[in-house]
Amino acid sequence: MPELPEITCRAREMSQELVGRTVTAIEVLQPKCLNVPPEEFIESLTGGQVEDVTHHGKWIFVETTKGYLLLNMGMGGEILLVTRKTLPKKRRLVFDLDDGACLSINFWWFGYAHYTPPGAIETHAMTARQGPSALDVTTEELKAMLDGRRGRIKSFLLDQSKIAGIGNAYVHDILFLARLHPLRTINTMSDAEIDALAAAIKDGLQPSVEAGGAFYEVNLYGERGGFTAENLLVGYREGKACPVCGTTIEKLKTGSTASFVCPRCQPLMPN
DNA sequence: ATAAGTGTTGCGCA
DNA sequence: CTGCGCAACACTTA
Repeated sequence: MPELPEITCRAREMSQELVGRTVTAIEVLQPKCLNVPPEEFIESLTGGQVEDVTHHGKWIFVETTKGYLLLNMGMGGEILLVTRKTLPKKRRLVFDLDDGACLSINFWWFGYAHYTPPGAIETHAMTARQGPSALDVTTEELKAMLDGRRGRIKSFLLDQSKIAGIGNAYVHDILFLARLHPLRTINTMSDAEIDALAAAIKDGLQPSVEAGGAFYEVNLYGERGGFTAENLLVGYREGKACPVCGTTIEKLKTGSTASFVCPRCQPLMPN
């Protein structure tokens, strides 16, 4: 689950490595992940020189002289800087570069590699729909976005059109830091709780960004991220003690996803 | 060994 | 429009 921390790190690494290099050939092993026919994808991007690599939410934007390569890693995968001799077996796309290196991309479920012509980035519906990137959201913006809304706070945080970048791995600790239950309805939240949530979004994501992303994902060189399972507060720690009060952490079904909460720190309704 | 569970996203429905 | 549940079908763990 590449979420904002992993995507931020990958984009930074790709920017350092790829800017100035030219794509000399492209191999598509899984056309399903493209938004255009494979021939068009290959012809459009081959010969392009990478000018910049940026990110927004869970999307990576590779800007080349021939247009954009837009990547969404779905539920996990690898972007590896390798050579033809060290290509991994599992790969869906390979970009050959002018110095003999290759960018090998794999995702194991639901990933996307989309093409958009130069200057037409706003025509790409899936990225155009994204809300502000999670680390850029201010308390005032969050208040405005939550005003009048009726659903559950966890669903809101996972909705990329509201805030981009939070997924079901980091949301557990964000809610814990804000002392909010995942099923808490938005219209019962106080201003103080929204303030706490705004801070928790940053506090829940920033440490992993600084550590190079989560341990279950690897960087361009195949190295695991430094944000480990021990760095999680309540996420995936059912049966263990809450780091604040010692109460046993519980795993809940919340809609179609699981949630991890401290039942004492995150009561469904405030006292 | 068979099956359930899983990090994402878009879509259809009430 | 909004919130919610499900399906897309790869791979790991029970």
